[in-house]
Amino acid sequence: MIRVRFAPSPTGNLHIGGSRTALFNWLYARSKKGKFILRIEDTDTSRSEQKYMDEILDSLKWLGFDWDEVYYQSRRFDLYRKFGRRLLEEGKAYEEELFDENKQPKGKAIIFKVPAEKVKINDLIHGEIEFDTSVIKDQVLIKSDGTPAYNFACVVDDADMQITHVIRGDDHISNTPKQVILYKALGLALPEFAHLPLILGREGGRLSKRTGATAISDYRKMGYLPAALVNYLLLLSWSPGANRELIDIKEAIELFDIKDVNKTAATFDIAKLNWINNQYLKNMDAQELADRLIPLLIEKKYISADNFDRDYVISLVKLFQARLSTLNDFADWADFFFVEDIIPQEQAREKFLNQDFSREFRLFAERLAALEQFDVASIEQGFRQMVSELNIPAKTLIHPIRVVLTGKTIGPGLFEIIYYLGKERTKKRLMKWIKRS
RNA sequence: GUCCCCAUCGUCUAGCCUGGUCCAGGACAAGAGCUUUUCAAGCUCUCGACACCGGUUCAAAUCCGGUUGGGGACGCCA
Repeated sequence: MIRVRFAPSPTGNLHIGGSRTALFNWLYARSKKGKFILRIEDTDTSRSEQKYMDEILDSLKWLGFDWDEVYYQSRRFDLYRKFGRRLLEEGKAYEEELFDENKQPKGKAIIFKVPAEKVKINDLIHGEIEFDTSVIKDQVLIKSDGTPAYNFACVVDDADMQITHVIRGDDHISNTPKQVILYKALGLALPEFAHLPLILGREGGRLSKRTGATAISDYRKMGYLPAALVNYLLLLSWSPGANRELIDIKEAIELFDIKDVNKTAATFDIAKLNWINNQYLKNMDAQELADRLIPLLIEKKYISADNFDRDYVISLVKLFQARLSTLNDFADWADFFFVEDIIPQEQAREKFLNQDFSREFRLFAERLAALEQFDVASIEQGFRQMVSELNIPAKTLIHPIRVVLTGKTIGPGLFEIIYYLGKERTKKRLMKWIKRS
């Protein structure tokens, strides 16, 4: 039985890198019908916080990574101390007193005597890696406050939880020899190791706030779909082959194998994430999409929670669906359907409202009012008839009208905009720009 | 500084293990055009890479060595 674990520390939010590690562990477990174990590494009691814990668990759930077992290291201190004492008794470790600034003793730490030897691991992704432990300093096992040090707790837990495959970031490669010698000292069986390449920021180097590494919860707030984010993460250092880009998680479970993960670090590219999110958004059922968008519209006070026309919102969603990169884009781009006071963007005004269209606007308003049927085709027909009578090209009027109605130079087709805005609102917005003579 | 990892278009990657089918394929981005109603949608096209040097071989992106470049780790943080 394959058993893998994801071991976050609640000293910060779940970031892109961590969620990719979680994803590959989860995928491997699901693809091999094994167990995915969550281990909360909350040994640093002063830095661990409940809010981070909640954020991490929420994010994992949101991404769809369900776990089979969960453990908290803070509840297992006795176990680590027991193993620490054992190494002490066997003469493989020693105690060292720690003093505070007044040279008063604070407590005794248990420190491992690192034996000098060559350690070879056979990494599932990197192949053979050899280390010389003579360059490694003696390692703290149990700190003077009684809490375990990272590498020790990690080894004790991985063995105790019968983890078969340790899948973690590349940045842990140098921890591996330290852990291997601990397994040997304790007489425990070694797991397999697989070190995933890191995800780098735009300018190379670690993903940071500056380079775009925000928390998973931030991507959620920005309007990305969990399935799209997972799809994007999947494409970093792994490929489904056959020139596939869009792949759902069920299919990924079938195709994934840890051996196919490549060794090269990948750069996080928000542009491709946007494209993938757009693909998921446009393939979504419009009603379902509308239901996801409605809370955002309520939040912006564009509609009221207890009284809104769902069908109308669905119609508007269909108008924008193919263009959305994120859920939030909708409220930004379709705002003119919900807000009455339209203030054109500066550039739009300069480009398309640089002359007086009073006569044309008034004429068009009259045409609209006179329309027997108010539907997209009739609106367009009325408009085209008018411009042909005025003997001007359609676009010389289409753009100014769009700017007056929406405040923007881009958007869906003008006649659809007018249809969904309705006669009255269209007229009102046109009239605002008609100068009294 | 010491140790470790990595190296195909700007970015993500296919190909590498099992040399020839690769003057290197796809996607994102970018640029151009079409769509004469805009584009942030759609369609078409273009640009663009095997880091470098040497070796092995009839043949190297693929195997080997070195150089350079990038990244990571060296906490009583995890």
